[in-house]
Amino acid sequence: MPKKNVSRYVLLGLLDWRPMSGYDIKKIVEFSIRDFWSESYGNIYPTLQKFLTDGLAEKTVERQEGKPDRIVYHITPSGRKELVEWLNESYEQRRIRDEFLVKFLFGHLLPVESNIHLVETYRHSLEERMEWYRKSVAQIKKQGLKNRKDLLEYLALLQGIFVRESKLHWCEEALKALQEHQKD
Amino acid sequence: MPKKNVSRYVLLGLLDWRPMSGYDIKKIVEFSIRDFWSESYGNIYPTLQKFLTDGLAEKTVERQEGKPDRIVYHITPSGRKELVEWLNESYEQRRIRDEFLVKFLFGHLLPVESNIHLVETYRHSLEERMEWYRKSVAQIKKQGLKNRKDLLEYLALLQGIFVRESKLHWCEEALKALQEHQKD
DNA sequence: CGTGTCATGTAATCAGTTACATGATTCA
DNA sequence: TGAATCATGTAACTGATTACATGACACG
Repeated sequence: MPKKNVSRYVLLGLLDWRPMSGYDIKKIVEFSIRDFWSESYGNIYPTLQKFLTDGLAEKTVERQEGKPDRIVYHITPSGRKELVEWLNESYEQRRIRDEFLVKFLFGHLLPVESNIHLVETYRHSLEERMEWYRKSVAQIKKQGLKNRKDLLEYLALLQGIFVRESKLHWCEEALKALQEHQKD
Repeated sequence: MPKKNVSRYVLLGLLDWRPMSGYDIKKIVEFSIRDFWSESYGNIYPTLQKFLTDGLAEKTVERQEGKPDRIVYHITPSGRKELVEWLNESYEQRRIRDEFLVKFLFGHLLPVESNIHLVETYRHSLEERMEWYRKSVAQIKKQGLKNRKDLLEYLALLQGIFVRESKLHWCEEALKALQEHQKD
């Protein structure tokens, strides 16, 4: 059976990219991978501390002028080993919870106008996020794909774009159908 | 701030469709809405019991021959009222966690062949699920969309199809790119 | 002078899964 | 005779968020 506590491996994976602080990790989760992963400070900081006692990471303290100290975590060989072991395991899709689709699905209890409004708000947030994707792709095209890590990062981004485009397409279809229903 | 414990409202929404047992609910979650919601017995049964004490649902016991009794829950007006209140609230996308994309993203630590295998397995599970979607759509086309509830259910299904199609398309692109990388 | 950013941390709490128990019937 | 389906339930656990605390600096 596959291991739980996937958070650990996400943090190890990010530390494998480059040494980071908990704050850095939070930023990456919020901006880059937020369409497929979420993580709170209350989970990040204790997990990083646990890496130290488990020997999966080491820390260095970076003093900064006018800013608080940064505690930067570096992955160790045994941290990388544990990450690779997890990557080789099979996985299960758990904890899938899309609040939008639930609200949409039970929307017959509200007036059609509310359903339409819900979809329009959803479409708006998808479009906003697409803007970020476009910028990221432009930046990657400038830098080029130097190695497999870059390629995988780019492809993960590409899935985000594909999925968002299909959801935007769905919004159009759904709005058409709901407006049609409104007329009758 | 939006309410947590969305499970409650999913169960209320399902009971609004028709009276159901905990077992029925689990089946619907496993087969119909599993692409955007998951729920365990350990959460379903206590939640249903709480509905009774909160007056959001009432139960009837159905005796069956050769099978255990079924405890069927019926939503009450105040249950429907609480559901509508929740539907009118704004929502936040929380707890987004796609284990596949994490394994894919950090795959540079494994040989390219492993990355390709991961995507192929993923593609296979997507295709399997598409089969279920095709059957469901065929059934709906036979029955027709009688009301808005049916329409919303159909549209929710449609998003599942759109998203899965875009992910399948992505698989092709990803496999192409990885095979290209393999050659170099 | 208030808000936002940088930066780390913990205690309390909750949400939700897992593992277990029970037990009859049906099917291969 | 063993597995699968039907059906309900609970206790133990854990995973993860929320809310709080601290404090300096930059910006308008």
